[in-house]
Amino acid sequence: MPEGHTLHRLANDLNAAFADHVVAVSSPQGRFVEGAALVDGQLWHGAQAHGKHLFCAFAGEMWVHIHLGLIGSLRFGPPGPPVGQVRLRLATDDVVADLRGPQFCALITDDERRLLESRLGPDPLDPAADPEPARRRISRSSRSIGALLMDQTVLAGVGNVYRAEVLFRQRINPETPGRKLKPSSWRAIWADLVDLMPYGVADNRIDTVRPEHTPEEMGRPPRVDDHGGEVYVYRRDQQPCHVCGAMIRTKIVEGRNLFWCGRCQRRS
DNA sequence: GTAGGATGCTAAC
DNA sequence: TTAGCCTCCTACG
Repeated sequence: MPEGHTLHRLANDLNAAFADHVVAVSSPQGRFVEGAALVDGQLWHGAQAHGKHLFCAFAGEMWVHIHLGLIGSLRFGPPGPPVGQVRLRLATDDVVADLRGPQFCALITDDERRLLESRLGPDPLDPAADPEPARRRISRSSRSIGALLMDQTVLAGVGNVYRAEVLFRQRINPETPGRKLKPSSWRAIWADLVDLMPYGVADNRIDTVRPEHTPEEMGRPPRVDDHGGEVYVYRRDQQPCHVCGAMIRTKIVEGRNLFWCGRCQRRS
């Protein structure tokens, strides 16, 4: 689940559920007991996301910093005994939010939060984000654009699905070195992410095959596939490209499976 | 029922 | 480079 859109969605959902409520904070699993005790029983101060990082505010400029990692989840449900290893529970009389299997969950100061965020690249889901630092990093790098898009210090929030899909949508060869990427290609990648990722927040899933996009822009409309028609290339290796029919290819880039169409994606 | 992989990233080799 | 988080889902028998 967790690319940037998931964390922004969770921040929204937490704020909707807990605004104007006193929130009980606990760690049923036992691995966040001290931190939980320090922020237990306060009026909700708000949550915010930057890339894949989630920050929940508490009194005294303290924050609970959550990163889901690959297998973490934060789910809402009715009050009741915790199921499984619940690292963190936020609760009112009406609703609980249970955090399981996170990469980390820690109490941090405001200085620590600012330092952490200063190391993240611009987030396409942040309306105030300035893409210029990302452009500069990419334009000076010999690493491939397929690798650079996964680097959270370059761009925050893009994960393996958005990486593959935005490169397909813009017909860009993932192996293009950053410094050989055309300025127009970078502008197109950023604009497309700004356009696309809010749908992920609203729908709580990644749909890159949008009815809003015309065939002229995106190529021939795709046939619906096993994923319900939401993606062009992600996890579609050995299946025909929705646009040209060539077999989708895969290889490991930055430790993760990258999927692309070798025929459609020839731009640099 | 069981195994294996994954929308991520860190720390310890 | 590899184990780890210890969840969730799918494929397979």
